[in-house]
Amino acid sequence: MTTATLENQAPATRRRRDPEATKEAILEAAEKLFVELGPSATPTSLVAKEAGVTKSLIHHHFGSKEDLWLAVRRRHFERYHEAQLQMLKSHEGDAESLLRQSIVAYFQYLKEDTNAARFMAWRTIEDEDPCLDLEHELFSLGIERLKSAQERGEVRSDLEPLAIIKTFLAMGLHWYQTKNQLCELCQQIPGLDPENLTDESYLEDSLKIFFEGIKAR
Amino acid sequence: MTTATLENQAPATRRRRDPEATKEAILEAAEKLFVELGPSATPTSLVAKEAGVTKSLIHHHFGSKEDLWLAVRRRHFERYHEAQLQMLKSHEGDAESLLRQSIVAYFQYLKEDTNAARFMAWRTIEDEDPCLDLEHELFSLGIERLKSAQERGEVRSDLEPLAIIKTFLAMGLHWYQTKNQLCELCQQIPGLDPENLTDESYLEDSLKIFFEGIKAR
DNA sequence: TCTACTATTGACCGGCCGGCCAATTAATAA
DNA sequence: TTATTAATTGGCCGGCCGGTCAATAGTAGA
Repeated sequence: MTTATLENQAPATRRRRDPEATKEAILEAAEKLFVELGPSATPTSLVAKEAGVTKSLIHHHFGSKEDLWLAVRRRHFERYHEAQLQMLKSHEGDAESLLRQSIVAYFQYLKEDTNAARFMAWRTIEDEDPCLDLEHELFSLGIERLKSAQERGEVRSDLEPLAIIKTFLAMGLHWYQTKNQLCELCQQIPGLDPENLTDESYLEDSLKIFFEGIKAR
Repeated sequence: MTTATLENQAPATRRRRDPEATKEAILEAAEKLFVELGPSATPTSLVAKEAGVTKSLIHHHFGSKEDLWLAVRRRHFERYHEAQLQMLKSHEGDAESLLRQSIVAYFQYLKEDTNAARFMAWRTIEDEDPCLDLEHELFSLGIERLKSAQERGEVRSDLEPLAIIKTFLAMGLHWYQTKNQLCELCQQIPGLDPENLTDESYLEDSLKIFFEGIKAR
């Protein structure tokens, strides 16, 4: 009971000053709300409330709302970037195995992080993108890998490597971006069997098309 | 000079009352601004200004800002829907020919209508979607066509027809949604050759992957 | 011509929103 | 302890934004 009381007192003094934790809390709250409602439909006051902090603190730590939004996007993409990079660098084996692993990882990222697909949609809408350098690094590595795979005859060589990468990114992203609409669509008219539309079955079909499409002949 | 004066007087009386034309002007202005800036970042006053109309008229004709946004989306998708539908219904020939034509038409729609790709991005973000019924009609028709193509052995039958459609939609959409970022990326680091990244070359590669991937064996 | 209707306008309002500022309080170094 | 710095707060402001309302003016039908 005493501890509970102490915890309840806390909001008065809040947690003892911890600027890093505060920034994190703000970023976390902002990511959730911005991605869900859209940045310009999300008042900073709401972000502050969600983070358990005063609005002034946001401006103190991040400057402006726009800067906060940039920081949010950067942070989100950094997580994704690090995971993919690690895999790309550490992987050994043939091209198909690496590609398959990348795709599955990408699908999983989109599936597990509920913000991910929407986040990517916001990236395509906002004109300033603080993630370009990170993305470039991933692309470069992927292209490099694909090129050597083409030279080894493991992948069709009449395809631009970038087009290959874009294709599989597109498959995963589009699925998770339109899944909800698809569900409503199925409910609306029972012509489609929702059971055939699981993430897994779609992933499976995508892989079939993709690998058959890029296979060397 | 007299006529010019007459025209210049016009703004006082504006064009003689023409509610339909007014609605159109508002929709046009709203589409441009909403898609570009985002609905919640676009004040109705700006839409009114762009349309050469008073803000009150917007509310008079469309009720609320939200309703206007719905009308805008509906109208935009109706254009696309009609074109695709006509093609789907009128086409005769084998499955590959129809699919190829659909894809090329889709790419062209995305290329010519500068709003199209962004518009689709907004569709994935907004939770209410006034286009579902139209989209469903297209899907149904496409699925029907694909199923019979599978039965005739023109298309791999171990693929869900919907997955096939989603795949080619994804390819086109993703390209035009990320093109700009890609351009900046190329400029940033000259590792990529921008000449290999034209719409046409990407379309070509997409078609290669796609048709090889869905080909019956 | 008169009347009823509605497109169109301009003025206005309450509320919210982003940002600022002065004051307070905790950490830190001297 | 004291002084300095920085995190944190509450209050405030100017401005904008969505929406309303009463008034005006074309328009179509009786």
